[in-house]
Amino acid sequence: MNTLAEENYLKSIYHLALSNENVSTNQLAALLKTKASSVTDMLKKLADKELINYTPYQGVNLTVAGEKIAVNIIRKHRLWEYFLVEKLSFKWDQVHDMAEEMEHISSNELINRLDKFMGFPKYDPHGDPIPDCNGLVKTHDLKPVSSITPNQSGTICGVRDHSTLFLQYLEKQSLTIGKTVEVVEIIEFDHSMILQMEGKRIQISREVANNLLIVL
Amino acid sequence: MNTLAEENYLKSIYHLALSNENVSTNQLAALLKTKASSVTDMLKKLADKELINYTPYQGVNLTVAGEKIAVNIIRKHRLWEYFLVEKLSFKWDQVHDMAEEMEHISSNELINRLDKFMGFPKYDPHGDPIPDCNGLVKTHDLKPVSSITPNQSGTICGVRDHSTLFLQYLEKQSLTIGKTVEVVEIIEFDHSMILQMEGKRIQISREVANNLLIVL
DNA sequence: TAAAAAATTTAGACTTGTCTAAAAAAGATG
DNA sequence: CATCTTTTTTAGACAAGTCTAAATTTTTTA
Ligand SMILES: [Mn+2]
Ligand SMILES: [Mn+2]
Ligand SMILES: [Mn+2]
Ligand SMILES: [Mn+2]
Repeated sequence: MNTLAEENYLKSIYHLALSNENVSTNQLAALLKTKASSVTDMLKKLADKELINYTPYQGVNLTVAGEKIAVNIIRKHRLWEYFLVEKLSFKWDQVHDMAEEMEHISSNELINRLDKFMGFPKYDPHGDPIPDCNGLVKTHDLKPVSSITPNQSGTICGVRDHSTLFLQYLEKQSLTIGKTVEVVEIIEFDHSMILQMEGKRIQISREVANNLLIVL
Repeated sequence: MNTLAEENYLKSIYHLALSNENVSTNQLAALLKTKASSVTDMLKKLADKELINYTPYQGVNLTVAGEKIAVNIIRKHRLWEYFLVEKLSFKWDQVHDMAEEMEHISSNELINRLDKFMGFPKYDPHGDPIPDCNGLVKTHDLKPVSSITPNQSGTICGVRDHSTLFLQYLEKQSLTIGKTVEVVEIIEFDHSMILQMEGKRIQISREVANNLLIVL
């Protein structure tokens, strides 16, 4: 169907389009760790295949066909991550790179059976929604911990930063998916926050608070 | 580490080397569905990497390093086939092509955990032995049904032909792994055989008998 | 709004893996 | 052993995906 490189470009365009209407060449180059000139070449190919709308110098967005492919790759990525954590006992900070390879296994029959085997999970180990077999994504509305005020509380449901370093830090602090935290105090000087969780107090920096997502 | 193409060449050399001391360019071209000239090019690369011993015009064989890689690919192939059949309920004739993709997932930690998750299976759905995590392969000594004589019996433990068509035929006749069959009669004219299995009689052609493997 | 800066595209090259056609080597045959 | 056939390698080309350097377009800034 599509090459591995094409799939990775479509996926990256999809992710970037969540925060930008049109995705720029340089944004893609940064995310894909490649050069802008390589991106331009690929954008022409994807436009020829009618998977993206591309106007030179104006950035790109996905066509319906392109979005469908992107969402399917993301579905596979997240289902494999769920499998690795729930069935093979990996930690949430260990699974991303493996899933980057596994998301390109082509069979949809396989992924649908895997989905069923695991009981149709709704969220991956990082709290990201798993698109269903029709490509529907439930985007729940998450806020960073940094956006709430003292005495408010919320349940941890996701992360903005998916890096190993951040996930390991959260794990160590027991700041994991499903935990409920309450803001006790915000330090004015550096905007760090003191949280109450399961009877304990944890202090987190502003940067951590920006990258930890909750629902109220 | 190695590219997908390199891995496929090494795997093919390994498979062919089971019946030939030295593997020829044309044998590889046929198995890999490519041209002899492409094979020659790749053999030079693999020889440069010291994964094969290659003397022009004399065919190739794997070095210890090359065999290690080949066996690991085969281990992954067979474990994923086992997973697809035992956990995702695929039929034995449906899993080969998916495993051809999955065998290239690189993580050994992943495959070792998958192995454990499934209880360290010894044989794949087609009866082929699964190499252990140290690369040891238990090659049991199988004979084709065609090699036994009336009144002898054996247990089906493998197939020589792995094609979908053959596997589906066997499935339909209930000639599956683990079944015990006894030779009742051999038709002199075409060497077809009449087998007794679970109280029923089944007639199979010489070609089927050649490709169905048993232990006595 | 003209020059400077940044972003993007184009030009040309390189790698991997493939192909066809031609040359060379090995093996078979009389 | 000379020739014919088969196998294998070489030569040259191509597609995909990437790169660097240069040109072009857009955006910012003075
Ligand atoms: Mn991930
Ligand atoms: Mn994830
Ligand atoms: Mn197989
Ligand atoms: Mn098999």
